[in-house]
Amino acid sequence: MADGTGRGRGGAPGRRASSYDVAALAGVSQSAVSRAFRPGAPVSEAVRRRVLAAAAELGFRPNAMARGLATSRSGIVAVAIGTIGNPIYPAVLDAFSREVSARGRQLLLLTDLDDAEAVMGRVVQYGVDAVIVTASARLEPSRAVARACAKAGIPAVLYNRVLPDLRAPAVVCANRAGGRLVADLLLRAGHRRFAFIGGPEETSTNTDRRDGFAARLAEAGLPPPALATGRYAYEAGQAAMLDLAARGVPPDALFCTNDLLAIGAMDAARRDLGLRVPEDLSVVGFDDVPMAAWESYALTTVAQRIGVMAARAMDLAEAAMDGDAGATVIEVPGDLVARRSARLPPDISAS
Amino acid sequence: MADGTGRGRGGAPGRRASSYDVAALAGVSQSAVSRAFRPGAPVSEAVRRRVLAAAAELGFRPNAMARGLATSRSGIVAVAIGTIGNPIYPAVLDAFSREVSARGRQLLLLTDLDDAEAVMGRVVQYGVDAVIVTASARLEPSRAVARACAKAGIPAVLYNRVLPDLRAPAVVCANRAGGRLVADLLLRAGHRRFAFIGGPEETSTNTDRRDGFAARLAEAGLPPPALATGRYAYEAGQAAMLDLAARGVPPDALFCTNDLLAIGAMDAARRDLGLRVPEDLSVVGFDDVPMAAWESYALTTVAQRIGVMAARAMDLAEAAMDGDAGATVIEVPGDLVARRSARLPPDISAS
DNA sequence: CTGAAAGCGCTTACAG
DNA sequence: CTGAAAGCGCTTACAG
Repeated sequence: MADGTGRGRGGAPGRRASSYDVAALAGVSQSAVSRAFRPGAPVSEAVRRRVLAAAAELGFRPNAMARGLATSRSGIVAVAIGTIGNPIYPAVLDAFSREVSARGRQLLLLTDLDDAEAVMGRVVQYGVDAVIVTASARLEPSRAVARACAKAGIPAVLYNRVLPDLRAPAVVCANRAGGRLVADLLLRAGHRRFAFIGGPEETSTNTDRRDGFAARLAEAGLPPPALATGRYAYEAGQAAMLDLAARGVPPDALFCTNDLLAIGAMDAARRDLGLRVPEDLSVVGFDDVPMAAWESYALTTVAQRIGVMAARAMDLAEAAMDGDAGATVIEVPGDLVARRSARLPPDISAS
Repeated sequence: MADGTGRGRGGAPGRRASSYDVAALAGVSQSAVSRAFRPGAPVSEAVRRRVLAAAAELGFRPNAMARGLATSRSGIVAVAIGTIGNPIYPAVLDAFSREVSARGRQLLLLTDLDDAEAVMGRVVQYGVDAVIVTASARLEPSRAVARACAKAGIPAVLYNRVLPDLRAPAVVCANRAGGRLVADLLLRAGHRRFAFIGGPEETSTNTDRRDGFAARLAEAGLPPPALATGRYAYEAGQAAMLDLAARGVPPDALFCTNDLLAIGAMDAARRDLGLRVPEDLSVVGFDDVPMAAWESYALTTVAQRIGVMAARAMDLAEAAMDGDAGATVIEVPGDLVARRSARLPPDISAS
């Protein structure tokens, strides 16, 4: 007995106008109404004007479900965003929301990726046109979802992930280059004793940032930095910092592969180890989350161009919908943001 | 088989199975297939089993757009979340995502509420079943969207907002009670010189928290606390703190109506005013965002029960879809979280 | 319980 | 350019 009729929406005035109502009012066929709403369709300007006027009068909006049923294009893009511990997530989601809207589509949010089967059920049932896969704490759920999309023939675009075995299009921050930028900055500031705190080993954000960093150090004749790994989390940063300190010769410069780790490390360095930042230890992160700008941290970091990245990801998604997918990987450069958490070379001043 | 491809049978790229395909394979009518997928529908167990087996074999999933067209229920709930400056937003979205999924629905994300007309266009076109309206920096966009929903006959539920003129159902944190909790804590810790930093004047989260705080002070025979207002933002907290300091007798306890303000105020107090927290100044916030637990702040605050609130909001939304909406307002209590940013009464210890 | 059939509101060949 | 009509894949009275 629960529902069923779907009638009446709690006392709404009359039912919604359909294209037939508009046709009647405009004195044309229903097909003409349909055409008037498709740009470039064969309709005379006169008819289109009459239709649009009638539609406005009736408050008509084409029913997206009917259209979707007829065209098998839903106009819906799903954004699969695994764990949301990282505070860069609101900005990413906001960028995608903006970008999806701008392209006349809707954003379906998918947040629990652990059960790829369940995720795909929703994606398939709703006829989602494309899936953006991003920001999971672990890589495996992203991989499972991307693989399932490929199997089901649904375009998937990876955001800040790379899965070489999957041949999926992707947009990533230039993570290696970003790691180089950091190493370069610290070297030029005179540092020589480097430490490093990474996130999840299997993610390319982590490994690429680390490798870029290490590569630049190698060029300066320095050994790969001391390692300590964790998750991408504040607490992991704290723990790794304490771990580092327990290992002997203290570093005077620390690169963390994301801001959350860096902030945790800074707090541990100051509070538990009594170190001054940057006098005793320079700290640099990656992402430029809003908290990096807070006075307590004033964290030097590499900002991602999130808006650009989201736009590129949607470009790839639309290309994939049109069939010309490929496995294009687009790299968007990151921007060094110099703040007070790191000693800076003489030619750069903190913002 | 259950491989998440939604296709089954070897995965040859072909069109998706429809209920007719399932019917053919199971040797029943298409209506029988439809019934087998509706719980409580009149089908024999034998038929249902055959249908489900055939469906599994074909990887069949009912087409949600076709169902929506037939029932005029889309199964989609829109979450309208205005500005996302507040770091409580990921947790709120995550809670809604979880809750919406658990009820077999999909979450459509709406983030730019400034153009209520455009928002409604999307909501109406996609036949959204209900809209959750929340977390806008300003109140006006929320109001406009809620009002437009009422006009269009689409159930809307307010989350942490109250719009008395609209008669809309709402779920809110017990903000007044929360403000009282804070005042009580600070009074019992021996404080007598209170200050206050608020957010946007027009929001009930801000005014209710303030009023509850002031009411408890009044009971203790203390005047309403010194005021200073801002937006809900880190920078506003900083500015307000400096403003307060410039006004003469310095307070020894500060309540901010959200954590972001409190964190900004703490940073300004320590860095610009040279105050120690909590020795010179106790600071308390509201929300318990993840950063409140960071060592640099260890912010005493009032935690919102976000999961419960989201569940209640969805209860109201479903009630509204079934017609028995009303203007129920559900209050969910907040929980005091005692940390080190405030001097505590002897019977409470920091967590 | 079961099936044949109408209908939800569009799009799009197909003939004018 | 324009209209009549089939079809997208479901749900749900309506008769067995």
